[in-house]
Amino acid sequence: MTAQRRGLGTNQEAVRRHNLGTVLRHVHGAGQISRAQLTALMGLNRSTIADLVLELESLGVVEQTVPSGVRSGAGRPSAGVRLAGVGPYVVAVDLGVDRAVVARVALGGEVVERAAAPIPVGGGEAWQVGSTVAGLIRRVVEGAPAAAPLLGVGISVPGLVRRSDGLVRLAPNLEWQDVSFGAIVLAALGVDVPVQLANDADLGALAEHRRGAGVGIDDLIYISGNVGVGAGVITGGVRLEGAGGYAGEVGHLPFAPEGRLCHCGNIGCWETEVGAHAIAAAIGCPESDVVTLGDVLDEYAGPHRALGATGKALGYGLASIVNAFNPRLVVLGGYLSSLYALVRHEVDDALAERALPAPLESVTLSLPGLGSDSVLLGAAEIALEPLFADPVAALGTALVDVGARLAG
Amino acid sequence: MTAQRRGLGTNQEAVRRHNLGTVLRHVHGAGQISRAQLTALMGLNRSTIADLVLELESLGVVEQTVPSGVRSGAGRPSAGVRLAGVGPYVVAVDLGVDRAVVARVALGGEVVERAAAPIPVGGGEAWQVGSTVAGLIRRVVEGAPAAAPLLGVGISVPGLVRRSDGLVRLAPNLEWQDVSFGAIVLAALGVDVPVQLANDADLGALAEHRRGAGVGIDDLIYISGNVGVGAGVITGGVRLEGAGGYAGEVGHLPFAPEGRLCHCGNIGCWETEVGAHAIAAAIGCPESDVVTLGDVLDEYAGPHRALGATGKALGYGLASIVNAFNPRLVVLGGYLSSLYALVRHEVDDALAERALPAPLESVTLSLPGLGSDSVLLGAAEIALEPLFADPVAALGTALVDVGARLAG
DNA sequence: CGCCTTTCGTTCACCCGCACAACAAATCCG
DNA sequence: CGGATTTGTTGTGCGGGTGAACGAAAGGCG
Repeated sequence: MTAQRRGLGTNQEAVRRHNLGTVLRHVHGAGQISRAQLTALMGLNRSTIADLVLELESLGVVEQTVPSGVRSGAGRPSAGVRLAGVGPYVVAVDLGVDRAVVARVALGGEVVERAAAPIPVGGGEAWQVGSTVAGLIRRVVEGAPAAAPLLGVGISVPGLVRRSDGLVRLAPNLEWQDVSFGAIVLAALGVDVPVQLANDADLGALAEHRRGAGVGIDDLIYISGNVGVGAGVITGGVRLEGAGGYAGEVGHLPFAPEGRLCHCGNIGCWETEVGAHAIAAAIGCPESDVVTLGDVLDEYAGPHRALGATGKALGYGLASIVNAFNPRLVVLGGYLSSLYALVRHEVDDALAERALPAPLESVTLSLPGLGSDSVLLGAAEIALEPLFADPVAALGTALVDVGARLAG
Repeated sequence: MTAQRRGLGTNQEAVRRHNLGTVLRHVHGAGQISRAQLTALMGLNRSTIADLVLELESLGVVEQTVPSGVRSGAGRPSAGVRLAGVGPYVVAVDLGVDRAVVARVALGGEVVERAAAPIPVGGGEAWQVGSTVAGLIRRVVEGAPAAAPLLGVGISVPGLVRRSDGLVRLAPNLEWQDVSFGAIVLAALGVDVPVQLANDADLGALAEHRRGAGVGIDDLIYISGNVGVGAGVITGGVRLEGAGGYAGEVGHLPFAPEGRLCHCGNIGCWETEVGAHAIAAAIGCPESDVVTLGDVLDEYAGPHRALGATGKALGYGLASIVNAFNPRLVVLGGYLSSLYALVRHEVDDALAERALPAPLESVTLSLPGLGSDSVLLGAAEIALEPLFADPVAALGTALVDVGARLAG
């Protein structure tokens, strides 16, 4: 990955950076990998890999293990490389519409500790939410080894996030507009660590691509059903961001010009058919339960007919998305995974009916491979990104002894 | 550009390749550039740039010039680097629905020679078209200096092209399905050169990004109006291809569920509103002139009202595209540029009405900076791509003395 | 059970390619 | 005309990946 900044030349420091980062990326992805595999994957010399691993070991991010018992043919067994026991970690924040989930995530993607708290419906003031989140962060960071460096915080937001500076331009369900949530959380924490913000669907896509149902698939879309509907797009193995970072707003694709009024001001947006409010209305679920629609759907035992039209609408909308982006995989996240389990047939049929044959033949619908943690783990991934871009620099600026610093 | 193949390591040969290619890319883009500018742009040392330029000079692709007369401040004037007089070239083919345009294009993007021929309406047999194209290629190559190497052929196709092998999966207006047009042209030519095929809108986007209205803009969309309607997407400076290469098929986004039947089998696709047939019907233009709708529109003097609804439909569709891809620039190509000139106001208004505020605020609509040559020049660009990825290898395998070889 | 084969780790010499410093050259400016 | 500025040129240095040689650790086979 890491396309070099276009137009720039490459010097040898950049080579070292890139190779160190790539080794680390592989270890992060596989958890445990042999040096022999690394040479094969990266196409570098044995001795080079040895040196790279040695440097990462001296940085305290990986450990070498004696050859694992698992054998594979003849020859001397290769030394293993795995993540260090007390290695760097990040804090991931999944800001939902009704609650915030915060986790300490180790390099490697394991959720070591997690905490959650409700958010007042309608979001509440941003500084209030920021204070809640800061409290959760303190809690999950508390138990971390003092020697372990904190690399940064990744925050998922259910709304439009400007990529240049992480400003939350619009989060309808939190009733936020132009909120600098990263700064708010940092202020509440009282420390200065790198903070990355991004849209929830984008992060769901990233996580499913790196560690979920989309491993090895370079073109995938994650559709997030989370009151509103949005899409995160991975194309060519890279996040599709768009000029401002707002790409993937598929909730307002036109669907039924004679349909319902959407909160965006138009009529018949896709979201008015497959959004949480629409589905709640279809199955007679009270407004107050809309934010937990996934759970409601999981326990739904009403007439199948009530959801048939919704399934069809989902499939039709997916057809547009498949035509426009030509993904190999579409992951249905949030309550859409629950919905898909109920009306799979209608969705598949509607998709097949409206999508063009060529993009249709290579696409698969699937449930998230990471369950309901896709978005949370995606937040961890963006926080880890600087580490892969330049391990030495990222570890150099990382915060150690975080527990003590946050005590105040 | 040239993201390294992900997961791979970088060795020093790759560094040299990348740097040579990047220098060449800059010369290709600017036509004439000083070594001092190259050092600034690429962030490399003066001596390194000098060496790179020297190597490119010895490869015969660039020439160094005495400092140009144009001065800029104090200091010793920097030596210029420009394209070699007898440098490498490519053949670009723009396969339209009614005619094929073929050009010999030099490194630097200049069309040195061009030729065109009509194609029977409905496409005709692929081998027939291939033979026509081969004849045009012979004609434009004839005048090339014998010493100049031919790097390859780039072909634009108005349809879905599979990116893995260049197979034309579907070209509705040529009535082709699963045609291996690259192989057909090569067979008709009787020589073996690298051939690249791609969708016309994708190539329009590429050309406008590299040499047209979108220079310096990393997120843009080119909408091609060419009987059907398609989009080519550049995102993050890279072509959005999708899993199979079919990304950008926006012609069949749903628009009016109660609308007209589309040839794809659905009802009310966007294309049924803004496609050439729909516009022709709206202005009372005979079916036979549909393929030259752009010219018809340029001379259109009928009532403005007849096109108002079409303009609105165009704007609404663009809003969906802006929401989904968040481009900074949308270039309206083909007959859409003529249409836009007539109903700019309706289009702008409709776009502003339906697009979300955040992506809307940074987007601009524009006409092609390359006129009607966008697609043709895009075909040249893909044929040049291997040269930038690895100048030494590309020139090593390039064909010289092509005129003589093609004589038979 | 011993030996061969295979695969991998380790070491060291090598080389490629970029950086850097020093000096010369060319231009602008006061 | 001389200093300041910017660039070209040259030679040296160094980082870092390569490759060969050798030893080590396994499996396989007679």
